[in-house]
Amino acid sequence: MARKESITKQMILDVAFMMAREEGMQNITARRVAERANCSTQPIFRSFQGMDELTDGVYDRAVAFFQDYYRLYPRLEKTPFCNLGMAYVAFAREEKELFRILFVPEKPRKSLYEILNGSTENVKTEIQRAASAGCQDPGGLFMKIWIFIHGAACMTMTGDYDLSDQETRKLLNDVCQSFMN
Amino acid sequence: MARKESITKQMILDVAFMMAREEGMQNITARRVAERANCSTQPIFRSFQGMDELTDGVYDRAVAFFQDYYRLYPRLEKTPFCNLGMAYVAFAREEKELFRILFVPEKPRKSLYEILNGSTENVKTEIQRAASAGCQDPGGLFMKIWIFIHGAACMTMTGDYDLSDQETRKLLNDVCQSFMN
DNA sequence: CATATAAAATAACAAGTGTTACAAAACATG
DNA sequence: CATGTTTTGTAACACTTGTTATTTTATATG
Repeated sequence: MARKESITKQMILDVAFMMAREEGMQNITARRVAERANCSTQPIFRSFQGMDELTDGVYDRAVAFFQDYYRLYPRLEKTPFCNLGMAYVAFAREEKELFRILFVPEKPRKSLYEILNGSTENVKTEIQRAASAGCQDPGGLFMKIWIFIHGAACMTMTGDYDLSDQETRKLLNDVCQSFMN
Repeated sequence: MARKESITKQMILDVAFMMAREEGMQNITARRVAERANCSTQPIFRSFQGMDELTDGVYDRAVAFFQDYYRLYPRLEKTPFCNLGMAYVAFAREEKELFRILFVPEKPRKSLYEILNGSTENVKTEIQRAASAGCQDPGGLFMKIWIFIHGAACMTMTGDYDLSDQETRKLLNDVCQSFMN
């Protein structure tokens, strides 16, 4: 008794998310999303109340994307926090726009810690690892190493830092060792 | 034989720079600049070829502003690089929008190092200080401490990091000591 | 003071934005 | 197959953007 829906909310979200990934959030417009979805702007406003709701959805997808990225990243390091660091820097290199949206946002939605902890119980797990490795102040260690990791990732995003995975690995392990002594 | 100019290039630049400082570069529009300068948009386009030229000028002012800020920042620390770090983090706290424009730019103009080195001979001076303090790899030390400082400042800008000057001072000195051992 | 001339204001243009009114099309059910 | 309902497309509205044509205004010089 009615027409079949051909452009779903998911399809629109997929398209918008890919655009955010490639060009950043600020370049998402109704007409450009419609063009890439091969439709008019109408299906967008049927599925979403407005562009804000769409960009909110894109943001949530970005959070989930990072969390999957982190979950699947290989855990090769024995030094505490270094797996987290390797994944974070690699994400900044491979997904510059998403990194900016999530971790250097102009309109803050979730804090850095909310995104991180939501992915797995990363922070707690890593802090316990550090504690059992004989660190006397694992919380303080985490703060320091995390600031360092964030700096490396931000510089990677902007192109001010350009090290290979190997170099990054060595750097992170060195720095973490320095902090633990 | 002609009318006196009442809105100078400097006045427009002043207004646009203040707007960038308060609201960020992306909120600078011809009409909003004109409104704050109490004039029409006409004087803007007489002094500048277009809005791009104006924003380029604003960027240059931001560079100069940071360099002045750094030059005037008190040098209380004895540990190498920590004066630079204190000034950088304070700048990120007090001038969030300018910090973003300069150090987390979407359209990169000058690299981080160009801005820094241009201000004074900061980097070279600090590296020499570290070398004469007995550091065997002052370049490597600088890279590490600088990544850390940048991370602290970026987190300060986004509000993910909120330490007092005193806490920052202690943190930077600790970290630098860790890196030197 | 009158006037030429540069500066500023007004107002418009074209392009692009979010959003919505309305018309066309497709399909599940009778 | 006809029909009614929903989805989609078309086209428009109101707004904002950079930019420019045109008019108005002020002032240095005659």
